[in-house]
Amino acid sequence: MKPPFGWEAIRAEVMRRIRAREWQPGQSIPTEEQMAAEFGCARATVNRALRELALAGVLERRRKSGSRVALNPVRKASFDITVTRLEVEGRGQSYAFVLLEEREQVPPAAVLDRLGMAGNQQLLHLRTLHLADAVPFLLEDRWLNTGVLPDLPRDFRAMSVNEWLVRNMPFTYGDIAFSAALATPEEARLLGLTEPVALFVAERTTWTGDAPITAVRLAYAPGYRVQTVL
Amino acid sequence: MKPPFGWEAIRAEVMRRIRAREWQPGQSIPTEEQMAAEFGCARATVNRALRELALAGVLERRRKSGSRVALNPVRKASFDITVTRLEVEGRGQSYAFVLLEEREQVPPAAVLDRLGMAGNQQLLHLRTLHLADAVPFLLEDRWLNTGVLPDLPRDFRAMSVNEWLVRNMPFTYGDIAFSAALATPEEARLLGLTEPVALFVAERTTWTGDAPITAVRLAYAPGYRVQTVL
DNA sequence: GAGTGGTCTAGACCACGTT
DNA sequence: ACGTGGTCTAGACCACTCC
Repeated sequence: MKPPFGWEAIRAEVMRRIRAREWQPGQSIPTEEQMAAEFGCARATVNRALRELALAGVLERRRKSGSRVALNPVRKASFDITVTRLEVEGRGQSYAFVLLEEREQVPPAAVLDRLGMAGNQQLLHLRTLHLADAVPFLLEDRWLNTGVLPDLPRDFRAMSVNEWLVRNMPFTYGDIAFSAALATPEEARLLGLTEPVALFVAERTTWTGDAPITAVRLAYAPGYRVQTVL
Repeated sequence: MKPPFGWEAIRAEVMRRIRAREWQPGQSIPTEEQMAAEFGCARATVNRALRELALAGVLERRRKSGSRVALNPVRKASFDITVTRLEVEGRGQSYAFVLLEEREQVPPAAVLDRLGMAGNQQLLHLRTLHLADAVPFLLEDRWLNTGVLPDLPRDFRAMSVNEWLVRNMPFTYGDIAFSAALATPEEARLLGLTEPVALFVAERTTWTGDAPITAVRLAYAPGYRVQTVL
């Protein structure tokens, strides 16, 4: 027989009580044992439910003190990051890309700094325009640390750098930042826009754990939004 | 004796094998039972480790077929959303805000649409300028469905709307979207900037589950970034 | 020292999806 | 039908933290 209170049901019930203000922000809630007794299930089941709520920022839990409803809730917004081709195709649009530039270069100091590298090193500089239904969608400006990459393809016209990396250097460490910036005259031209125009910008930097791999700046055409539920 | 392979150690070991390409994208990995035997632990411990990796988008798991390394990884980027005061103070800056406008108004159709409300309803329109170290930081434009809110404070000069809501309507459902926009002349003036200027914009809409509560647009002064590790 | 959450175990049954 | 992950149980020990 299916237990009437699985961990998801318990999580939902706890959320209900919090939203109904039966348990108010800052207030203690019963211990796992008490709730297990109330719901007629094992403590591990209650633990699973409360652990997920703590992870979501709804509860604060400490040994000995017990669990409280968060007083200053820190909600977590989670966004999916995937390769550009799938993002475009996921909207039902056709995907294409154009390699604008590919050359060895000494990057600006800001890029070296983001990668934590010393000066005067040459990196592979790739600039790519991504298209959705043949309309400019995203301008990619990437620096690649070729020293740590095995078997680089002869050129990146067949498969985008983006996809080559996720296939060949999977699950690297990294960080990502979102911001807004005015398009430079060249960016506006490449995206087919007239200035002034505001671009949504995502910057990613990735490492293998010891060596830096790549720093990339993605400038999205106007209208782009990243969205999620809370 | 502490088990040499707790679930975190197993998660780390699986990640190591994936990054070392011992287990390549698209490839099957052993079943939970096999790994439990290999690591000398209970299946539940392996399950915990693999479940977290599936949640992070690293593994794809299906009953009967088993677990595979994701071929087209969808990494999850998670950002913390908190009240503006804590965000500013968390940077070591002093926080203040100015209530610019507070009046009952019929909102534009776009706002009613986001809230899923029918036309011609009056909502409370609040515009607030948030300051960090006395410098304009964020321009907030909010519409509040006063009909569902109990005990509204007399005015929002003492406590920001933001904080009043998290205390009194905790853990509502909602969505959030990030985008970029050119500042309007008025926005530029209020933020003390000269046009043209690109603003980072966050839009949130929240419900109690049945009734809409608020729709808010947050326009951040240049330099603002949301950042996280992957 | 004592109370609470964090984790692990060994076993069980079920849900799902492939065959 | 069968194999695999998803969940639950009852119990145990430990880690942390407050007293």
